Amino acid sequence: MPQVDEHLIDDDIDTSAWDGVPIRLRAAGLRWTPQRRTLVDVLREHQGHVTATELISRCRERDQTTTPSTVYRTLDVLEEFGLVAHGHGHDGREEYHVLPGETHGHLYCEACGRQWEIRPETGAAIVDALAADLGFEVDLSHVTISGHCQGCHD
Amino acid sequence: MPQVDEHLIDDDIDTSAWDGVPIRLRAAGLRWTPQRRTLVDVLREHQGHVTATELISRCRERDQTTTPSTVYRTLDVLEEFGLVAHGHGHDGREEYHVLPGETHGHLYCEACGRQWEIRPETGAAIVDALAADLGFEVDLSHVTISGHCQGCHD
DNA sequence: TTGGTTGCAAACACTTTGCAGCTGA
DNA sequence: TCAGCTGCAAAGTGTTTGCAACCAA
Repeated sequence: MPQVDEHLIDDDIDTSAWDGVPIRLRAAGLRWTPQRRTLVDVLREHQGHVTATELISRCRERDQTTTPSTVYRTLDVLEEFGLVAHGHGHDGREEYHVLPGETHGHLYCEACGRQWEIRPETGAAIVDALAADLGFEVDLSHVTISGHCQGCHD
Repeated sequence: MPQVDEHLIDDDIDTSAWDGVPIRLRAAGLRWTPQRRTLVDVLREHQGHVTATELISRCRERDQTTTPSTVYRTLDVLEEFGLVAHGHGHDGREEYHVLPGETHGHLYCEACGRQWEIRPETGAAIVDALAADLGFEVDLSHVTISGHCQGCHD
């Protein structure tokens, strides 16, 4: 298991949030099953955003018996615990934001397909601008803005 | 037909763009059919954004015989003419932007479901902020930000 | 006439649901 | 033991496609 004290630029995410999941589930009268463990293992390495479909196939890589319905149902449970949040990505599929505690938005590059996080300050600027506009209260974690990244529009 | 010289705050859209459609289609060797007329009639009154599903049912109101496949196919054609542009809305369905010439983004209220246009100045602020952030070039017409409108978060 | 179009039906991809049987606590 | 979970299969969305018949130009 890697040390957490590495100097990671944009990675102050509390990965250990997942460690408490078994306990939290049981405390709520729910169960910790192999299938849920598989999904959580996959989620651990997917900070940011993933489509349900991708999660399903990643789970399948680890455990052939993984079933879509189980994944969807488990994601619902994890969402109630605030560990993931779902929205819709640029391609219109269910997309899950992992550990949405840090509410940042995403930028999607239509050319290279990569995604980028909107920095907190920039996100705040957007939130403020829209609040001033129509008194709109933005849910930043649901924001995915598409366009072209620096490398692709030069 | 309403006069165009009314003082409409955010409505300098050239609705007459639709008038040339039959001619443009024919000039391209395509046909002007009753079904296409129905769809264009529906689109005329839908500046902004609509889901494909909504367009289909609106068309059905006017002409019982409208078929989904025809609507989708016609939308493809209209997209090639730059009269609509498709993306994906907050709920993940195909969403069409009508007359995308005026590139503004949208705000979607998760509480009441209404949509609002982001004012040009505000949109420009967002574009600038993201350009400054990562050199990202935003395609504003594809932006739909969700949250709560003033009336719903008070 | 004839090639673009249409409607139908079937195929698709993704997500949800019902239910009998299994299993973690 | 026994609720919660799982897998399967079937149903449900919304979108796409193949094809024979149709019709605008």
